[in-house]
Amino acid sequence: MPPQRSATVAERLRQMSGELTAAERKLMSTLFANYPMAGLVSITEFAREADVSTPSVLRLAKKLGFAGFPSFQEELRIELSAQLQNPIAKHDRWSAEAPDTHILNLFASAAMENLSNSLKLMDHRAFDATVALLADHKRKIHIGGGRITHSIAAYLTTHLQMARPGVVLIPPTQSFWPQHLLDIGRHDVMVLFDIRRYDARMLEFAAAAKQRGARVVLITDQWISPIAKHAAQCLPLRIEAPSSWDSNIVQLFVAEALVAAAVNASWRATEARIQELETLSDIGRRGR
Amino acid sequence: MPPQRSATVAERLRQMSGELTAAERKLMSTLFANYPMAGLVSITEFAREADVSTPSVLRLAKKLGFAGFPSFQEELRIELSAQLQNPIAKHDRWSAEAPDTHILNLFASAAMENLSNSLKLMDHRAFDATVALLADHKRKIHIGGGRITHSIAAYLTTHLQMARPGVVLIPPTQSFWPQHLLDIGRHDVMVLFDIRRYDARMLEFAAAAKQRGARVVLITDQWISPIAKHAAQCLPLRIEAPSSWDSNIVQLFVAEALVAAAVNASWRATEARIQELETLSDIGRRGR
DNA sequence: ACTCCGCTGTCAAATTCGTTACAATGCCGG
DNA sequence: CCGGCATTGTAACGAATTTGACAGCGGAGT
Repeated sequence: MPPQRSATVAERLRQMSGELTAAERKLMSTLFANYPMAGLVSITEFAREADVSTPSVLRLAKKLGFAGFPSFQEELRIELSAQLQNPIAKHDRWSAEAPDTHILNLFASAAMENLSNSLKLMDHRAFDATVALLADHKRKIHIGGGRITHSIAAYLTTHLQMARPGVVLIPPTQSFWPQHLLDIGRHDVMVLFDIRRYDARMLEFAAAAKQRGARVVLITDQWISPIAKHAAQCLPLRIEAPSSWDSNIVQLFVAEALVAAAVNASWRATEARIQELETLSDIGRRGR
Repeated sequence: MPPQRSATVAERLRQMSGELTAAERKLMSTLFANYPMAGLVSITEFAREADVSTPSVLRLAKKLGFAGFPSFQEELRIELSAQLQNPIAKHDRWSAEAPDTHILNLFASAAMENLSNSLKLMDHRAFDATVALLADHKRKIHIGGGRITHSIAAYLTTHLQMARPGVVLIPPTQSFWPQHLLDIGRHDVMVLFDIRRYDARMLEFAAAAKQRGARVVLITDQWISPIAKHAAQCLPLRIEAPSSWDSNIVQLFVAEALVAAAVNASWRATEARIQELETLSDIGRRGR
């Protein structure tokens, strides 16, 4: 086990630099020349790179307090991992008075992680392509979700309806779906939310819509709904939560981002509509 | 040799995501969860991490055009190396290939800031008190929202209904509200979402509910809806977004956190209910 | 000059890893 | 209901890695 838990490999190396032998110093400078990547290759390559023998590498690792070369390498990986992930992490104690284990803090960490991981998992070109579809006012948009995600679909619908015409929410009651299909035509867009416990009927529904010439956009989880097979665009997201159920925060995030981007993309056409909505909304409302 | 020299492993993966099998998608999401570090371990560990077999990893590597796992790994190392050497760029871990000004990145920053600020703004004792109300199965719960927030209210309702009995969604149509008031009695709880462009009728509605002895919980924005006057608990949140409209991500966050906390607080009573729901859900469903 | 001591490389054993072949599984179409 | 295809896991093999043992080398002290 490492001598000091907190010290990084680099720090430990510098600390011991006085007691290192010639071969070990060669290794050290090789490692620092490209830290820590140089240490993430096989012991053979690392040795050759530093122009020493493999056992010398092993001896250095043991001198630093590791059980063997693999342990040494794992430590390097952990350090690098932390360095890569870090920027967001290490949240400066929000909900300050509550303990870290308070559900609010747990949930916040999970939400941030989901968001960050989703952005990595998602293809921004797929996002952009979806925006282009939604910003095309000549296409009709059908939005739907499953039992859980229907609310998210409704949210997206509400906002998209403010931004453009021809947006409808697919009803939650599946027995209405066949008749809804009648209204789906060529060049229409169908946005579907489907997360695990994937809905078998929604799969059929998506297939039927594709059959009729509609473009299917799928917003799903990291395990990816089978609807992906029929989807023109697929946006996979992370949905883990410290709860009995999955989190749909990132779904909502994507919904909002899609609307904002679609509004931007067709601002000229949208601007007037939004202002008109303002005027109409003022009628019969009081308050701030 | 890789099919396209310029494409990164991440890009190639996303490009092929439609043609990936279930096991391969598991690997993909594992890799993206900690990209590219997750792929720099032994094939055995990587497979175990993704919960697939080692040959599946190999198959994915070959599908991406590599000769074998080591080639795949070397490519990852090269990418990472380049990324580390590059001083300015690419330290934005998310949507790394897209520019910082991409709407996804802007929205993500805003969302994280909203979340963080909301947690600072919110009194966690108010949160805990709300949880206590929601976890009390003797009380009936009425949940409602305005034009925009109704979807959030619906989401909260859906989840809370899975966790406990006596949860109803207040209909979006305001003309139904008077008759809904009839069902609100002493000791009931009314959870209301109200963000700016505060709804004047909802204010009256809340006042009437309080009159009838209900406890009102208000989830609002940083400017705080006037309903606060009638509320037993008030949870103010940040809702700013780089968009024409406000963001409701934090509202959804609070909704999910409330459900998770309420489930925890009355686990004994909830557990059986959730399991029963599982059983009932299984009827008439096929697939994962 | 000789000896001792520590450092270093060579070599081979043991382990782990990557890979291939094959069998079990699940899903679709007839 | 059954047969074929695609997908996945198991098992075994060969290759590469890691590690320990040993011997050669060079410098310091006597």
